[in-house]
Amino acid sequence: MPSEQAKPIPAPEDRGIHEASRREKLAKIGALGHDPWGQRFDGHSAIAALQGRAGEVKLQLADGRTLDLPDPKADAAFDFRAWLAAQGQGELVGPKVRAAGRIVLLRDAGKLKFANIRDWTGDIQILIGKSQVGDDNWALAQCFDLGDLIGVDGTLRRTKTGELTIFAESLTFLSKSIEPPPDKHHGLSDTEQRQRMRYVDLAYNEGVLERFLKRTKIVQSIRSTLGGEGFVEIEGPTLHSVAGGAAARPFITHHNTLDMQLFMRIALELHLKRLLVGGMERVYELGRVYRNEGISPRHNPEFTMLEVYQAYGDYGSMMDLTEKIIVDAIKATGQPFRLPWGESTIDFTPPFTRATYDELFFEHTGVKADDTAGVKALAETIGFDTAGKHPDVIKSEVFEEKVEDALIGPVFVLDYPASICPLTKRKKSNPALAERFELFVEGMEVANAYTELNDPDLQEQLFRTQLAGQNEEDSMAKMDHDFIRALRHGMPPAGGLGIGIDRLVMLLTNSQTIRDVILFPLLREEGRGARGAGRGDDEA
RNA sequence: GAGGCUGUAGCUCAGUCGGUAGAGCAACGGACUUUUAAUCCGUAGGUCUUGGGUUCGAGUCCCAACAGCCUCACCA
Repeated sequence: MPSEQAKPIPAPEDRGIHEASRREKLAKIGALGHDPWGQRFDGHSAIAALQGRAGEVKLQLADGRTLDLPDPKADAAFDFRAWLAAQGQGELVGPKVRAAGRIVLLRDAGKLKFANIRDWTGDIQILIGKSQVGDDNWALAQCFDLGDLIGVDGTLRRTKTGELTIFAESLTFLSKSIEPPPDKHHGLSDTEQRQRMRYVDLAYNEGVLERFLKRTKIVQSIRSTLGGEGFVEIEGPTLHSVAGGAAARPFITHHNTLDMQLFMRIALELHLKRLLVGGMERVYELGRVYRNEGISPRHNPEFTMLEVYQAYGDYGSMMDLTEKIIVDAIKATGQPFRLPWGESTIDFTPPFTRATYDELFFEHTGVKADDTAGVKALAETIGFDTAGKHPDVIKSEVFEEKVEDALIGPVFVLDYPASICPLTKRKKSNPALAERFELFVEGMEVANAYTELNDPDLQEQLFRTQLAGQNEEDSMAKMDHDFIRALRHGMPPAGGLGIGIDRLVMLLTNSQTIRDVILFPLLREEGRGARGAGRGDDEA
């Protein structure tokens, strides 16, 4: 099947004036005896660390005294130049430093060149003076373009305007960028390009790298919280012979040697529960699941899921754990509990609100949840078809329509109608209710937890009922007989929890679309347009 | 899968009523040893996503395709 991974790179003669000029400089760097693709470069400091050393920059006066500098950034009106002049004869001194990074701004000022370089901790200005760095370094600096990676050795000082600057003494070329960077102020704005060329988005768009590093911190924090609570992380199979544990359509794949149809996993649940049977009393997996469903600002076909199971616990244990996971994650990112969300704010200050399904139903609809006729009437007012539906199903549809969007939260919704949660244990005190909670924030379901069903006969029966209700297309979700066999060996009563990691990261990074927290979200193939080769051949 | 919006220089964007393509940044040449979205002078850069159609004439109007975004559905 013909397919293109990306727009083909044009022939060298067609690549335009920008690349041509960069290639000329590339050649010149080589001619000057430097490696345009660089070598190992040790001993450089993170740029943020250099900014932290600003206090080491001093004014050395002619009379031998050394003065600390005021912070020129503390007051916008402060005139560093005038302050320097007022101190009399002297020169600025500072530590020897080495830094490496990408050139993001470049300015010529006669026999001086200013560049701002960026690493993954921050930006810093460097000053290259012809007479200060010598002819060889100066010739090399003439080959710099925006986007190039360079190393600098020099002293950390301030310019006359007070800007913390590395005064270069020698330069090391680390790598050429053949492509021109996007607009130096606006970066890339086209959503499609930002996602396809995430490397450009990360390198040049403000806050993007920071956001993804924050995601990493959140995930690390979750592992650390769970480890601290005595949970062990495992790695279950991602290729399943039966796609179970959730109601979703799987991706289908195939093993050649075994000649066997396989499904990409849609959930982590069934294997984690097998491990409960095996004696792993506190166990979790944090990993990718795949669902062959539509794409939206809150859905990507592959996403990251956390599932946690605790032997001898119940949904209450999971609720406390959920809150701790989130609170710890916010702390780990160094943020306050009140987080910005678009134009508004989400307050994650613990404890989170806990309310029952029925209470919230009444609060947001004005109809008592046990008023079956009233709920049905309300559903019909909304325009739902209620004919032949179980009262709890009608109630659930109304809840999703009227209540969920109003749950700004964070709020734990407890005790769902049992008939819409067949795989959950019922409350001892009220069998009409299931021991289940979901955590909602900004109308978005972030976590879902149950007191898990461990009766193998009941589980099998419910599987069969569930499968009987599915149409032909979904019937590929077959009974997982081995899972039933596992339960027959005795699974401890347990609490189980699932958290959508991408959605949690969205909330903690003020990202309104899931694609902003997934490095490489799924996109259609590039270059399949009308001019694309092969279009039409593979349509049939 | 359905509907709506969008696609113009490497990037960010203008483009009026249908009349022959514009700016800023980036690039190239020049000036400048403390600039900072540097500034100043000059030069070059276009298959207006693609393919049809209407028209004397289409970036602009119509149809289709492709891609992205939004809403809805499936789903978490």
